[in-house]
Amino acid sequence: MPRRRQAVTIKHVAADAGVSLQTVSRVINAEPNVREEMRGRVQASIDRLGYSPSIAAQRMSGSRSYLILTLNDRDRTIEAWRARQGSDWVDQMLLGGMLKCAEHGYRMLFELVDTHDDHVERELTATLAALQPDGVILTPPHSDNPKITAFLQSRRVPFARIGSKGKAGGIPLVMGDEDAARDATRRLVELGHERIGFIAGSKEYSLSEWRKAGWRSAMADASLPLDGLCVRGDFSYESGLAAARSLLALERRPTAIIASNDQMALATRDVAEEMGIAIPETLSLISFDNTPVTTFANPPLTAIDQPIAETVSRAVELLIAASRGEELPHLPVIVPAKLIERGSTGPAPLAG
Amino acid sequence: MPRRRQAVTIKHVAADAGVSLQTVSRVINAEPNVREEMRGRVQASIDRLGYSPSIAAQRMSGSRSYLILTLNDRDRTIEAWRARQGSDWVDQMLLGGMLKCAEHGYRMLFELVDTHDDHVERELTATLAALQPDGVILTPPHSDNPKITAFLQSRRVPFARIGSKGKAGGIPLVMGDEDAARDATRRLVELGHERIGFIAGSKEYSLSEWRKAGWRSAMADASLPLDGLCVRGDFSYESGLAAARSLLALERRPTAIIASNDQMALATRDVAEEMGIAIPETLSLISFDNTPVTTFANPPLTAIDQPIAETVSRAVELLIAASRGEELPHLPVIVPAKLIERGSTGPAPLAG
DNA sequence: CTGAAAGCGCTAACAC
DNA sequence: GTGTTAGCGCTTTCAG
Repeated sequence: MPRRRQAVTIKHVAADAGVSLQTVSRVINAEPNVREEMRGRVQASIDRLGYSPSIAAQRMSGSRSYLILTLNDRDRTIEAWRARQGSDWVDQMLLGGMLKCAEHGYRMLFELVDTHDDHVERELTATLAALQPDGVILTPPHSDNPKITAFLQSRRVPFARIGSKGKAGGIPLVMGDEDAARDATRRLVELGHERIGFIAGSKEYSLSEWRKAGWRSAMADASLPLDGLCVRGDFSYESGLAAARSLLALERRPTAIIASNDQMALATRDVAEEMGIAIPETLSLISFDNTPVTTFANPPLTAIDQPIAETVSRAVELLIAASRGEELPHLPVIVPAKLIERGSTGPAPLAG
Repeated sequence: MPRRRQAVTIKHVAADAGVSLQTVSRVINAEPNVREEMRGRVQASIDRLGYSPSIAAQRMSGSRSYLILTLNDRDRTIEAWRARQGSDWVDQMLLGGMLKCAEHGYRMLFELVDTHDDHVERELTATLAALQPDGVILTPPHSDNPKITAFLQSRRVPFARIGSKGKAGGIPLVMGDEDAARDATRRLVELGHERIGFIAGSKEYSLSEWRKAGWRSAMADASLPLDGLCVRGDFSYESGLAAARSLLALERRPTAIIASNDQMALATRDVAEEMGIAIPETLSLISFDNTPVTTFANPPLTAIDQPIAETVSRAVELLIAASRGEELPHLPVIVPAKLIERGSTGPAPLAG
């Protein structure tokens, strides 16, 4: 194997422009103390030679690595990929993150970390040592993992926590779950629904509680009863089946149901079909997340979109801003989620 | 900003183990010329101190970067992400690639490159200079882009080409499209079908022709006619509608149709429904790719799975092997695709 | 405002 | 087998 070296280095540029390495470095990093004329001359050489700095070398010399690292839960992510249920969480993260990184000349890395393991710290140490990212983005449930957040804080690596409000350091960002749940519930009330069921998600994710809180508060605002209308699932299709069955077996059956994710909504639809309950004529259905399956379902599901791309994009932006010492906005950052009306919601059936 | 340095470096390990840097380096890289006893001592220090080498430094010193770079088409990928049609191509690439990389202590990077641009070379130069990957994986349609393949060859960067058989250098890997199309056609013949329509994909992708060739050859083997039974689409849902309409308007209507991707198959299903043609009773339908939508469709679609994860996994494996100077298998590498039978295929209807 | 020198963490090449 | 030396490409001091 030949010792592969950089084709064109800062030296070549310096020689070509007739200046010192240092001046070229200053131009690359948009630093002050360079005359405009010099800057122009150096930039011309850079363009002509097609020079691009090696991030390895930049990192080595102790400055930035121009790398933003996204950390996802290993087991869950792999399981989701293997199951091929069509969730595009990772894709949306990449969409939002990579584009924003590119805008600022950064690269986004995507890595999996094992939470089970007792050696989360070891694994993190290794990843950070190897990659030396300028910022880290944590996704649920890592965002609330005290081992991880404490470790990152101790290492003084800037990090963002998606889907977390807690005071665990770093930059927390949430996706307007509570407001969106409230909006969805209100919309159903507008449509004349009075008994609106709610299928909650696993307590392991804090957003489960936020979603539920939104529903509760909108119900309270409308002076509607909550009795027996909330059932807990765990985000799986199976748990959705059980939850839907229990809701639809109620004496005073709900005329609308909000499910805390698409899989449980799909399960609810299937239970309704099995019971001969028509959607949306007899039962309105709203789901959370708005993964691609919502549009392929029959009828297409009205859903609350989870603005993953935008949230990750914001996270990248804030991480870069923070690394430059710029001021941060009020935390947590809230990225609003929108209700997308499709075919699974309609006016409440006439009381019978 | 504090000058962030490695917490524990090779020096610390060397000091701790009482050996030279070089010996530690040899242990890290599993190189020969180290006594077992030494190796053990050094490894113990590594473990105790929680040492992990900096890939930046490793790359700097002229050896490997332990980075494999995957290049996808920028516009198409972003468009697919935005459209949220549920294609999990990227996810499957990551699944196959990241896990295999991890096995060998490599990291996988995912980047987008702009093909439109006349400055593909500039963009590639910059990416390679910045990242210095040990290997590059090209996906369609990049795999057949002569600008890209020629550039990579001139730079002597090892690369793999997914979905390409051509002699453009690097390691070509294909996903058994022709064989799979043949198998699918045969299966329909077994089920008694004699008029089997085929909706081809865009010529821009070579796999379109391979799929078509498989169908043709199986039809020929069964001495079945091809007249008017092949229509070309462009992989879009809309093109699928047109193609399906023209096939189903034939005087001697096909009793089975193979669509070159899932979107066109979905379109075919919709046209059939609109015409009152029952699936699978009156029309059998097979699609290519097996993206998640196939399982959510009604009926679930019989499909030919595209083994993306496995193919990318193989690509990583071969790239790493090649970088070690190991011998490569016969090229192109063919990763077989399997037919997955679901609810859209059945026996041919009785001749009427 | 610009340049020279030192060093980041690691490995290639060579000596022992 | 093992250690020593000299860089890799860049940025950080610190002089001028």
